[in-house]
Amino acid sequence: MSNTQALPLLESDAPEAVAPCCPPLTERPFTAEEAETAARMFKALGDPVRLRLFSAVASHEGGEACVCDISDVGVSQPTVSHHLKKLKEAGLLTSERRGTWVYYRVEPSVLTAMGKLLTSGMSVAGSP
Amino acid sequence: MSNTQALPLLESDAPEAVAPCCPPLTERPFTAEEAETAARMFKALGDPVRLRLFSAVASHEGGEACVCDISDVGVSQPTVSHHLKKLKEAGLLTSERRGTWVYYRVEPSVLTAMGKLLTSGMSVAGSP
DNA sequence: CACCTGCTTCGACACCCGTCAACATAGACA
DNA sequence: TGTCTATGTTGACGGGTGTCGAAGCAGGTG
Repeated sequence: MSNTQALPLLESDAPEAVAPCCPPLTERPFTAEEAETAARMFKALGDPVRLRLFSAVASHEGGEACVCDISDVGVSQPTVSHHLKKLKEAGLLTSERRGTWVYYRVEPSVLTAMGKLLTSGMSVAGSP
Repeated sequence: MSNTQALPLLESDAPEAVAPCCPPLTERPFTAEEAETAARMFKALGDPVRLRLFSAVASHEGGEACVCDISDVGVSQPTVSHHLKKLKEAGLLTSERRGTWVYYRVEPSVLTAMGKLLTSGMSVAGSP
């Protein structure tokens, strides 16, 4: 069944502290473990269909969207469901059923974590 | 450790020379074309070995590293070469042969573009 | 209650991808 | 020149992945 234990990279006990997933890419060579964790996220976004779905949810009003509203990405609906499941398993989305429709919502902390992973000290090189 | 402000990553070029990849993920639903472009990058980083190689190059002193210095990632050397080629094809790395050794170097603009792609205005959802 | 709609799961297919051993190439050095 | 080291390329294998049609659930509506 659908359990989907997600969030491989977030410690849910500290909602305020953003995912201590990994250091910035440019700071230190990743260890095997860090690479495995981070690659899982990148891999989830490494498909055009998933990227469109994720972007559609992330940019949707209120930060959430029902499947019926984002499933126009050029593939069949089972495939859409499959990709949404993948995104959920990667910890990037969460789903909730409300009545007839299922709503997906982005996990903001993960987005922040990935952003920090890439925005290394480059743009903020102000630390002597 | 040290130092390093060595990251000549961004300071040397105009901010406008950055790859015109895509808008932030949370700004607008990606078009098929944008998704294809961005997914290519994410996919390139969606492998643990490639992520370690990329991180090793990006964090190496001077922003570049020779293969002999980063090929300790647990796979055979042909595989390392294969992954480096993939990263090069994705536009994330550039290579240059100097004498006996081949040096790889990160493409700073791409890193910046990916960072901006994720560092959306996360003040987005959840405002009601 | 029956039916209908929205979404997920199942089974199957083709294709892509990561991996390695073996071979090929480029430059250095004697 | 020949040989040795450092990388890249080729070919092949096994497993993973995206895709679809059909079937299965869940919930609303008549």
